Amino acid sequence: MVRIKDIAKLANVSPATVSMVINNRGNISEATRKKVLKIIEELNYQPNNVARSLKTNRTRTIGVIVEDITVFSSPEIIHGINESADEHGMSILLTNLRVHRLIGNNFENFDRCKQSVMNAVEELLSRQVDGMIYIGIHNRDLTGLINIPKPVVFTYCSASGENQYSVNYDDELAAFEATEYLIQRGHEKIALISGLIDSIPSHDRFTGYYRAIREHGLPFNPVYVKTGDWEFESGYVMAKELLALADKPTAILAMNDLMAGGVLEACRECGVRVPEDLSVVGFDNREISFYFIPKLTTMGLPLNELGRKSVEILVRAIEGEPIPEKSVKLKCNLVERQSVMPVRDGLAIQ
Amino acid sequence: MVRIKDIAKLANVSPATVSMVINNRGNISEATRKKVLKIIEELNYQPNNVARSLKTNRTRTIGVIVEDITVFSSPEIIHGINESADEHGMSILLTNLRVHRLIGNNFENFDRCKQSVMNAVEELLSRQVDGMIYIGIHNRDLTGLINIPKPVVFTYCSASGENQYSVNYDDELAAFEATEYLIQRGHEKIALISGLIDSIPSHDRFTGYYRAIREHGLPFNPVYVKTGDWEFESGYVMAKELLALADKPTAILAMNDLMAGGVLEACRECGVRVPEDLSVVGFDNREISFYFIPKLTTMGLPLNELGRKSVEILVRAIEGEPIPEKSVKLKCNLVERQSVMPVRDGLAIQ
DNA sequence: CTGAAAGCGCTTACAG
DNA sequence: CTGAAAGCGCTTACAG
Repeated sequence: MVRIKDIAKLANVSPATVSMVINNRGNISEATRKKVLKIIEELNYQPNNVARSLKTNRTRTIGVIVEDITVFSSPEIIHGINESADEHGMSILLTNLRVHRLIGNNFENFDRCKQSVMNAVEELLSRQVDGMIYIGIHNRDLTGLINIPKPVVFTYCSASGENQYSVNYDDELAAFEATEYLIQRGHEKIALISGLIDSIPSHDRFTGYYRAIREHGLPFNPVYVKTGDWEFESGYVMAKELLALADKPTAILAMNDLMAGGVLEACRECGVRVPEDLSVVGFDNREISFYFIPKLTTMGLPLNELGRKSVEILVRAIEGEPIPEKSVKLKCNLVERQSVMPVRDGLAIQ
Repeated sequence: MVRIKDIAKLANVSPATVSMVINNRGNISEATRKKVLKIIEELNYQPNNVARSLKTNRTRTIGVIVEDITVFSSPEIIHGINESADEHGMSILLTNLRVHRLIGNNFENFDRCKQSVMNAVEELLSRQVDGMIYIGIHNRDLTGLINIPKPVVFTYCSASGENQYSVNYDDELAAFEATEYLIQRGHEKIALISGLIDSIPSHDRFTGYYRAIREHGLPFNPVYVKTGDWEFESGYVMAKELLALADKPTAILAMNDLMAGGVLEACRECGVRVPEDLSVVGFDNREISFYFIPKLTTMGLPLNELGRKSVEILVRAIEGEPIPEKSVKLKCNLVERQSVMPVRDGLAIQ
């Protein structure tokens, strides 16, 4: 490996001078700068970042802790983090907790994972990362989980604390817009299949749904609200119940794509055509929604943006710049496909 | 931050001694070892790995370059890498090339990405990684792409060169076993929907299919072999052609799950029941195959193992240990679900 | 069994 | 505009 010392010797200058031209600091005459650059080029010299880090006390690396990289949302968020980190000259030290593999969706058992979190944090700290990003797989409050003197931003989950930030998407607004989208197409009987009721997203999405209904002067019918558990099967079961109603809904909004898939399956079995007889809207825009038949219209999550925003905030925090909001919510965007049709003359599903 | 020097002072020993107890080296009396450990515990001291790396010339970090983290195979491979790296006390520096986003499946355009590869490699090198793992998104030969004095292993792609290794799954064996699985259930008219014909996997899988047919004394019927392009739509089109044949196949093996999904859709349209009238087997076991109706029987890829094996080999290479094979192929495992049925009395699909 | 010293490859005041 | 020197936090022969 060629060192700064070698370059200095060949260029007949001191190591300090070489360091300065590399970092564009100090006043260096154009002549020596060129001379040094030429040698660097010739020897294909690359500064040793480990040594640099030791001296500057900055590693330009972000520790990323992801609860489970195999969950659908994680890769796209990491994608965004990587993009933005690149642009900021930062690298990513990745740790995967495998939470989903360990406890599935039973977050009451999350305590079991806390030791892994601690280990990951310690390891990252001993590697002197400048800050951390924690990627959840379910939006919940993680305040107190991580306690370190460096900035950390939580995404797809949240936490409040000194030098801690959260970036998420706006669940309520998303559900509001999805519902409004249906209303604008003439639907008045809109059913909702919720996720597990104790979760923040379920709660916020219900609020958005309810607000859209009321703001448009529609009656709220509790019979149209069903609670599932985020899985395909529960969408199927709830849809069956909904389709058995005397006064059937003309549209169903499911709180995730999996349950929407279950709705589609129930319709197929009952001879209900989607979207002619019933419109269906999902949530998440995961890959699978594209392959459902019909292709599912669904609320897309700003995953890439979640990642990008997280590093933007983190970098500001690292630089010690002021950060306006401790918690930011990004907007979702509806992906229109083939599972929604305007209701005509009240004709849908009679 | 507390340093080794602080511990030494408090324990009334030299920094060298502290270093030795931390690293379990040299001969330290039980008494001083305990004394030092106690202080370390009390101050919650964490060694600075940056300093350590500078001195030892080992960072215990693996540079991972992934062509595209949003492609289905990548997260699970990274999952495996992370697991095994953890076990070896290594960390992962992750770089995402976003190749799929940039060029899709048109690998003739890969030249455009080479600059990103170079940048990633340089960055990783300047961060002094001990070795690298390159995760492809399509099995092809990448010899010459990376040229560095450190070991690198290629997975889901391959390359040969000094200190370079490849780990993949065995395409031919997988196709052989999938075909044999069908034959063992009485199928004799087995169609194959291939991926793009210029790809290594297509070629190897065809070979496996052909070998199974012949080894079981069945006639090879070229009419049963169709070429798709890996996409859903092509599976649909090819299945339609196959179903229009006078002498229809009783089973279709598709070279990936997407095309198998297309087959399922074609069957639905034509009133062909799966698996009663036609058995279908996919390839990849991506998440989506679980949600197809019927749930797809498919050849599962050993993605996690690909990742694990990659770091095992890399670690050996880093340690300078001998590595038996430059290229290793792992076995795939069939995931049995609901799209295959034994053929009875030649009754299938008449 | 333990300590003093040198050094890993950089950067950064400081002096000139 | 440039160089000599100190030091970041460790580890590792070497001496005792």
